[in-house]
Amino acid sequence: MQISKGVEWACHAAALMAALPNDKALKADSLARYHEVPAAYMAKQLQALSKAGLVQSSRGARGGYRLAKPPAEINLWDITAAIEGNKSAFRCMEIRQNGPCPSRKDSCRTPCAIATSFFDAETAFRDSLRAVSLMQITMGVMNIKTPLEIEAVMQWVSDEAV
Amino acid sequence: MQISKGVEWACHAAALMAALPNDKALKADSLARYHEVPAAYMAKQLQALSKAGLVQSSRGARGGYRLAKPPAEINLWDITAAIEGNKSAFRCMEIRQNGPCPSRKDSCRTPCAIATSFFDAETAFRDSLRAVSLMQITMGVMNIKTPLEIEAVMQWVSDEAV
DNA sequence: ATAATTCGGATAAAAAATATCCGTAAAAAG
DNA sequence: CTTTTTACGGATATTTTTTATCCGAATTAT
Repeated sequence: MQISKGVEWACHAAALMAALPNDKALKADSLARYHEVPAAYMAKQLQALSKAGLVQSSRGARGGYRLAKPPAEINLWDITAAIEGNKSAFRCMEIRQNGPCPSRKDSCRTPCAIATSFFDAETAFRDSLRAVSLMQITMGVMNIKTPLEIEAVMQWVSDEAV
Repeated sequence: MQISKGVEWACHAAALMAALPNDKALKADSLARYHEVPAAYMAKQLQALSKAGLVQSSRGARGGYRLAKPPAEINLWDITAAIEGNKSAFRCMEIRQNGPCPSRKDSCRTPCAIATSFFDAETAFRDSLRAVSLMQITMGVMNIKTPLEIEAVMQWVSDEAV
């Protein structure tokens, strides 16, 4: 049971895009270099964010990515679902219908107690992530940086943004 | 992000063991046949449950597995952790320390806001599973079965148990 | 036109999950 | 004491998923 690295990268990239001046964008390559992650794979994650409507892409010369909504309106579950899909982590194989004492098919229209409990747990997981906005993340990330470091980030962003 | 099938099988097997008469046991092969899952792999999961202290094994002729505690004292997170381990699903790569604007190492003693949020979500997930005991599961599973089906299960258990 | 950049699909490599096998230890039964 | 049965542990093979790269096509600014 593990969350793909793409989710972590997408979250950090989104947090960085939240610091962009209005109407500016960062290209995929810049976002990859900022965290030293593989450019081609980072690009894939950005495309997924774009398809999910979380970021807005523009092609061609001076193209790049920016957030499609205010940071307060994007949460961590949005990003996770965009990268990993929103299918359940628990895959019920309906093994209760197997073997010498199977449950009848028509009594299996609803998930069994085990599957239900796992689905409930996943709902709790998702709700917890939904409660955290990119705005909060950006503030949290900036919080551990010194004024000097923040200055450096802002400088880098304005250098790279197009 | 997916939960291994072994977790599902272990939960169902545990629910079945909860229906065992006192001091009786089921061998690994029986537990595998009951749900028609691969015997060798089911045996692996049972060994993991044993190592975690959730079931008690006995070797040799007439050996097998039984629960090590009352069903009310075993919960779904216990079983999940026994099979999958209790390492976090979110693996923080500390990419905030990479690139042109890294965070200083000494300000990274605590996880970043992103990692913290995912850890919190996992805690919610685990707590939700912890709230469900094997007792509840057994009752839920039995609940969808007809009296006739339950009779069949009891018969099968008393035939196979040693 | 040319250069820069995203998009989408194909593909390759690495890692994890799934599954099997076998030799050993332990316990019961003959 | 020997045989049979069963769990245990490690090694290994197979399949699936994750991670990563590449390339041609589309799009946009200069």
